[in-house]
Amino acid sequence: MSVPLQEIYQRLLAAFGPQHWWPAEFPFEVVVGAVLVQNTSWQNVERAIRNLREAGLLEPHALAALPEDTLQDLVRPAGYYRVKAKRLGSLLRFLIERYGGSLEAMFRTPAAALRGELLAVHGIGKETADSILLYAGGLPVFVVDTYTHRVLARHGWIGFDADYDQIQEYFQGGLPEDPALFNEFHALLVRLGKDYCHKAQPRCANCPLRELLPEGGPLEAI
DNA sequence: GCCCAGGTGGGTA
DNA sequence: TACCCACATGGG
Repeated sequence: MSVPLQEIYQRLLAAFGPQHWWPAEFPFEVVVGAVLVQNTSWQNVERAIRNLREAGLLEPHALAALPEDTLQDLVRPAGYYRVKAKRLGSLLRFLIERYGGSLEAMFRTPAAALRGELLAVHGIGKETADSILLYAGGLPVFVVDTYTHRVLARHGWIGFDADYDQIQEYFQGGLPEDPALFNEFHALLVRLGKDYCHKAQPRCANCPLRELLPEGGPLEAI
């Protein structure tokens, strides 16, 4: 079954309206949030971001100059705080050493090359790199997350074993190359996931995509 | 108490 | 490549 992308998008937008992502004031906050949100609820990330903002540390050089244990304490509410302090550190070192701490300079690098550079940073995987490219840089890169995978798989539009690159290709190959569209679409899929596509308990009865469900309801839960 | 959340990297076969 | 595991806080 081919993925009815336009249908999905229209239904989600009609059901939920614009999601106004990314929930951040400026690009550097997106970059920090992209690391902190790894396998973590956004609510916990907000506490960590608030700590950094109130300490006046939402700026690359200031954050990079912080002792690691201090950074750990500030990001603790986001969970995995030792891991994430280290990952923020490696990303900040990359940003400062390669681009003088300027995101503007960083985003002058062509998207494909920049993606490769980000993926080479320890702790930056595909979703984090793509979130930075799309939501901080405004580049036309589709972000794939667990909700995206789950929603598509439960409807039979992809196999449960589909990987990141395959799913990303479904979207990038089937939609106009429009950052605003990629932004909204991904945000809507996350909204759908939170409200209706929980891991253990699919609540498909009132899901905005219920008319697109395969015969017999959602497929095996993942 | 249990399960879950807007992942990633390391280890082993 | 394909699994398995550690990492951790806060909400339901």
